[in-house]
Amino acid sequence: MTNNPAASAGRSYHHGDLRHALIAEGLARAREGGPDAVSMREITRAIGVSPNAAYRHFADRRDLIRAVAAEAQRAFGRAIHARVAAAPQDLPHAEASIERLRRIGLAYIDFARAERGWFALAFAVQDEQPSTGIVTLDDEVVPPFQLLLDALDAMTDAGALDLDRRPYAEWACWSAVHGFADIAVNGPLQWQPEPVIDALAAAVVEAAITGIRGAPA
Amino acid sequence: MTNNPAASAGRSYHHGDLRHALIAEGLARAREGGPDAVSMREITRAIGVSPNAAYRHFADRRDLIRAVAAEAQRAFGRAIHARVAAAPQDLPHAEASIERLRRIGLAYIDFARAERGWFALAFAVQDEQPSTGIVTLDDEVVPPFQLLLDALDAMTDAGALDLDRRPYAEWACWSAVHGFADIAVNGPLQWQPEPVIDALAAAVVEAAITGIRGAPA
DNA sequence: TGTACATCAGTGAACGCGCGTTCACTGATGTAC
DNA sequence: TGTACATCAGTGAACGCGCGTTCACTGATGTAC
Repeated sequence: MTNNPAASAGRSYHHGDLRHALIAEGLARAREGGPDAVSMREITRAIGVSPNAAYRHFADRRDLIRAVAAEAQRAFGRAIHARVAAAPQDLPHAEASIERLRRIGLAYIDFARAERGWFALAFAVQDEQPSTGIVTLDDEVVPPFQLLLDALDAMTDAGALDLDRRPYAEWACWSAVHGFADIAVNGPLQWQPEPVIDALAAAVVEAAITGIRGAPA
Repeated sequence: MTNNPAASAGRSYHHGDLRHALIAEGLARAREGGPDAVSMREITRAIGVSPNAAYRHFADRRDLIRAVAAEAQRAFGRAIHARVAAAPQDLPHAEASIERLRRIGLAYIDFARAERGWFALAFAVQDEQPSTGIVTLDDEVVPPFQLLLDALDAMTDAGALDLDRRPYAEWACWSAVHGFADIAVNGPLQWQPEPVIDALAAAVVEAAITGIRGAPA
């Protein structure tokens, strides 16, 4: 993470790339402990810099957390995107669009399970009140959510989702996978063996798909 | 809350009913601030007792929180139960069983919205690892979840849910309403006007019902 | 090419806070005789 | 009915912790002439 020339040129008074180092260390802490683990003192201590040095680069803790969360959200988006991109290419249009939705759902759940801390951080920070004007549902859309919207639109285009069932479908889908993720990570399912959770996840995603389409898959 | 004779007999050295007072004050704090707001010092300060007095009645903070959470869960269960009990009596069997499920879902979401702190506490504390033996999915079932299980069983009995679709249905239902609750309370929907959230909640619950039954309602 | 100097990015020490928890204690209660 | 005394349920003070943030500072950097 410290691939900056000044930094690799040995320990100097000036760190050289402290801003990025702070975010990287914050990401490492958040990965294990979620938002609460992102603390100014812990992070600066880990980097080997005085606590107040961070204030050269971030206004306050909240500011640093936002930057770290943005990075976690990016990782989240990449994980989902990769799973979608790995879908088989030879499916008929309608099937393919459904398969992409399925993959988004499963990838959402699996990311939450594999990266509990980042998942918590990504969700915790997305919801800061937009500072300007009236809020519409489409404001400030976070990458994973945008993938979902696109997938649903593709389904209607491919004839896999009736136009009159399209409204609100994103909320039904997101609710199902997000709720399952929370239950699997922080709720009673966390003590269950992985394969059990896998099976339940698959069932929940199928039910969500059926729920928005209005007929069994 | 201090209906104990010794307590109402005026301020004495002995409080008289400190255990219940601590839980009641904890409930009041948690209602606004969730689990984090349940602090030994804040609660004892509010009651007007020294901080360590609480240790006469609870082993530590965790112990007190558990007691408060149990109370919050009870309130949660009552809210859902009341909504189910208020269902119209004149529906045909199958319709009635579906209506009960619908009411459980909507009540779950509305409780989360109306009592954010209690909802967070109830969910946060339910998931302590059961200390004894092997865990099965039906261990230590929390009241609201039991209501859900019963409603689904009633649906299969009434012919509103095929037997082969019954397995896992509880997880699909719970995931959908829990996820929506989290999104509505802590996620981007928290900035939306109430009626918008109401409409989305209704749509999400219908989709969940359709999802488990496998056909449009 | 060499030097003066403004700017930048760090340091070290401290402030004030609130927390959970433990210690040795004391005032109130109620029971046995 | 009265008194001794064990038990119970509080008190007051303190420990040690970690946190976010601010202050006045200094060493390093790079630019202008």
